[in-house]
Amino acid sequence: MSDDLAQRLREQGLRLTPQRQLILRAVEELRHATPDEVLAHVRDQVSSVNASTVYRTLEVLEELGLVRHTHLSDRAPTYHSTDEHEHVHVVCRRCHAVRSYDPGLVQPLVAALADDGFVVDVGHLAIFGTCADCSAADEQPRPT
Amino acid sequence: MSDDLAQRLREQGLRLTPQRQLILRAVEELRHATPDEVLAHVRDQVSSVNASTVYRTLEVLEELGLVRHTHLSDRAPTYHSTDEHEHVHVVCRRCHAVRSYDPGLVQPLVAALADDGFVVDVGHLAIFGTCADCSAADEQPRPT
DNA sequence: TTCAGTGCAAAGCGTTTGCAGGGTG
DNA sequence: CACCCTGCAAACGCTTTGCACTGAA
Repeated sequence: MSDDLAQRLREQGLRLTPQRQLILRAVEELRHATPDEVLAHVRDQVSSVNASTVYRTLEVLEELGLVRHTHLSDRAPTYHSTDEHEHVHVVCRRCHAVRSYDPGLVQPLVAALADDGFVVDVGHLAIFGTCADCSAADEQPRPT
Repeated sequence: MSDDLAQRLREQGLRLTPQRQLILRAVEELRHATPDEVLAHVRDQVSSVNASTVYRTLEVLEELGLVRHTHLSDRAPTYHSTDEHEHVHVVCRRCHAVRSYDPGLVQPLVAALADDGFVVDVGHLAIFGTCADCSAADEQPRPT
């Protein structure tokens, strides 16, 4: 967690700043947050943190392997901490509900592609479709 | 195909225009094209087609079920005709190569989620990772 | 003749970049 | 005290929207 941060930054000759600590913490607390949401959360604690800092920091944190991002909508990506167990995102396009599944869900897929030498990035995977409630409620799925 | 277009438009009280025909044809010919690429392709044949028309038309075509879109990068989406067999996209984040796989690849996944009543949108699925060549060439994948 | 569809221009959203000043190591 | 990091503001890429005109049915 945050101790990792100081250490991993140092390994890369990068610096530990309050912003970087706050942004990492925000991602950990919010679970699945867009850069905008991260910014808002950080600003609740310290005003005058800039959006560009959030973008730059999320990029650094992702390079350090401390956070990951996925695309759960056609809009902004969502970031989550790598502290959580790796998981696969399943998204209902109708009600926008997001469920997390164990990576075992896609194990057959991962194995099949491994035969071709392809390494699947499971944490990035987002599976879209229509959930039970929504397919019951209505018959015609609409595009995202 | 294009005959479908006239018919499906009529069913919805919508109109058949040269732009709509050209845009659908462009998507069919280009296989996997961004709105921008579709625009460029259409303009090769008829000048003064507007970007907003392309966006509006792709939306209509998708509602009619004639085209589909996927996200093969963090940038613009790509559209393809539903004439082609449904396929799953596998994308190497390193070299950006895109391979299409038979939906059978994800059949176990689809079946597992079907148990929960979730209907997977297979055509929208994009699986990211590192291809054989790239994982051989280098050891540290970078985020998209 | 009606009203869906278009082009145009402007605005929108999310993100990136150049720069000068500030703070970490 | 070097140089990484930040805030600010402007620019960027992609997409959406308002409006008046055009043209399909």
